[in-house]
Amino acid sequence: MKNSQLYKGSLNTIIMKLLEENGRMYGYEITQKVKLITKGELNITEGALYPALHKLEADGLLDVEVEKVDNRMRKYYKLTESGEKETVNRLNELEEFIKNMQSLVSPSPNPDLQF
Amino acid sequence: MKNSQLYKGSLNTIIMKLLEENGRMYGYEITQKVKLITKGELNITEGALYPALHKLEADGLLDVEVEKVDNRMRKYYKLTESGEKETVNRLNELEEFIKNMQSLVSPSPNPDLQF
DNA sequence: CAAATATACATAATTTTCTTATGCATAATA
DNA sequence: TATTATGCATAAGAAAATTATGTATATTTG
Repeated sequence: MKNSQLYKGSLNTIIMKLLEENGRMYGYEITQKVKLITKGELNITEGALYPALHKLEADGLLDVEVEKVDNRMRKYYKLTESGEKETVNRLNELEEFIKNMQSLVSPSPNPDLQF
Repeated sequence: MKNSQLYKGSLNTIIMKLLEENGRMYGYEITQKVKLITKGELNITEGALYPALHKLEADGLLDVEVEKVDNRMRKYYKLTESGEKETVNRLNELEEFIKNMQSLVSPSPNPDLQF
């Protein structure tokens, strides 16, 4: 979804967090929201997004409702109960991940270097 | 390298940062260092590490020196000049990535919810 | 008014990255 | 002496993304 590979693996967490926050969203809306929040830095591609949404739905984490708005189809997704619980886990994992990455890149001074 | 897929895509950055910091390291040493820094949370598998090191070397970002210590082989890696430059880029990308993820998961309060 | 852009979904082929499993070899520990 | 630790390596497969298409309607722009 981006030239920097760092975002690999974070798409599901992003989707679930946005749905937790906004109640229900449709695919295109998610891409635009992410673009907005990241100031254009993260552009989720359709090839990544739609398969991800389908998988989350297949896994029972999302429910879908199809609606026609302005003569165009929209598939609104929202978290299931199971999805809400899982979102909590994913966000905790993300927090741990960020902490770990920060430990790795901004390490506390190395005792080995003291003499 | 971990059950949480969030780490996908971050291995190269981790390797390069550790090498920037420590001058030179060998593969096994990297796995142990990461385990230590992340308090056991992140265990880099050999199946991920060694191919990654080989690719970084092939891309001209790392140099390798083979040594025998205690009758066991060690392959010490260090950043090339090009690798040092690239490390700066990767670390900037990581910083941006973390900021973006934090924006996504700890958003400023949603005006829509105010009434 | 025609062409381009935006909105909205979908999937198939390929690539990248990682997991899992395996293999070889030496040293240290239980 | 068997297991664990140290140290490297690769192959098969899975997971997640990129890239490239495809369909369709609405809106904007030249």
